[in-house]
Amino acid sequence: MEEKIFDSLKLENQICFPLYAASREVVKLYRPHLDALNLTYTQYIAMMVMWEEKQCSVKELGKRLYLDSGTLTPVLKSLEQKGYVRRFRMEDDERVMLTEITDKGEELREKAKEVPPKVGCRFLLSIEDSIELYRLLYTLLGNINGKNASD
Amino acid sequence: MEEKIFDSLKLENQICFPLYAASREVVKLYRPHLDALNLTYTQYIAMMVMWEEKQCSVKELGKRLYLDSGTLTPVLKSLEQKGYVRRFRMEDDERVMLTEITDKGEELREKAKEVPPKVGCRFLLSIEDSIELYRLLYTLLGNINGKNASD
DNA sequence: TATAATTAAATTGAACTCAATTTAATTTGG
DNA sequence: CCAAATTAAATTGAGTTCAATTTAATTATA
Repeated sequence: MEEKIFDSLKLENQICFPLYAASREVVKLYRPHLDALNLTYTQYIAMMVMWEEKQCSVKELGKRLYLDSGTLTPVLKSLEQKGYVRRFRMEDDERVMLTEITDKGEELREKAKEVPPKVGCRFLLSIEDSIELYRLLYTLLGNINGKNASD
Repeated sequence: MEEKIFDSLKLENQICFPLYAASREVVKLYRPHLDALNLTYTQYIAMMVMWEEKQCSVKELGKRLYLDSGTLTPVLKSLEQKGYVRRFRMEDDERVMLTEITDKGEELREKAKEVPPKVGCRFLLSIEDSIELYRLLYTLLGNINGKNASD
C-alpha cells in the first residue's frame, strides 16, 4: 500500500499562498470604487488613518499600515499633490515629517463613506466567518510582530 | 446618551486591511529563506506549480496563481535565466507559451523542501486556527471568483 | 475562403513594496 | 562641549502587480 506523504511544497498545502492571493483579489474589488475617488488602495488606507488622526508622522503611519518610508513618502507626496493632506517638518524635531489632513481631505471622507458598502466585502463571507477571519488575521499579525520583536 | 455608530471607514473595522497587512508580513517571513535560494516569493510559488506540473502554459499558471501575463512573463523569463525552466511555443498552437521544468529546476526542489519548515508559519497559529484560516481564505477566494464570473 | 472575432502572450506605464543606503537632525557618552 | 551613536525620512534599485494596449495566431462566420 502506498504511503501518503504530506508535501509541504504543494501550493494547496500552503497557508501563505491563499493569504497572498485573497489579499490581492480583495484589493482588486476596491479598485473600481476607488478609481471614482482617484485613489489607489494604498492611498485610501493612508487617508483612513488621516481621517482618524488628523495629523501623523511617517513613522506612526508606517506602524499603523505596516509600511515603511520607502512606500509612504511617494504615497503621501501624491496625496499632497491632490490636496488631501499637507506635509511639514515638526518644529521641535526637524527629523519628523508630519502629515496633516486638509479641508479637501475631510470632504473626501463623505464620498469615501460609500466605498465600503459598495465593495460589499461583507457578502463574501457570513457574519460569523468574517468575525472569525478578522480574529485569525489579527492573531497572525500579532504573533508575527511578537516573534520579530523577540529576535 | 451618546449613540455608538459603526464607522466603516475606520481601519480597525475593515476585513481587507488585516488581510493585506498579514499577507505582506507572512511573505516577509519567507524572504531570508528564499534569499538563500536566490528566489523571490513570486518566483517561488511559480516554481511550486512547475514542481507539480512539469509543464504549464502562462494561462494555466496564471489561473493557479491568480496572476496575469504582465506579471508572469518577467517572472518566467527570470526563472529561465537562472536555468530552472525552459520556455517554448506549443507546436499545435503557437499562441501558447509553454514553460517546462529543467533538471536544475528539479534539483532546486530538494533545497526548497527546507523552506516551509524553516519559515515555521505553522507556529504562528494553532493547528485548528490554521485549518480554519485556510478554509476561510479559500471560501473567500471561491466567492470572489464566483461573484466576478456572474458579473 | 476571406474577413471578423477571439485568444494567448508580451509590452507599456503607473504605482507599490521593500531592502539597503544616504542625509540630516537629535541624543548620548566621554 | 564634541564626537559617536541613534533616529526619521528620503532616495535608490530590483522586482512585482495590474490595467490597457499591441501583436500574432487561431477560430468562427458570412
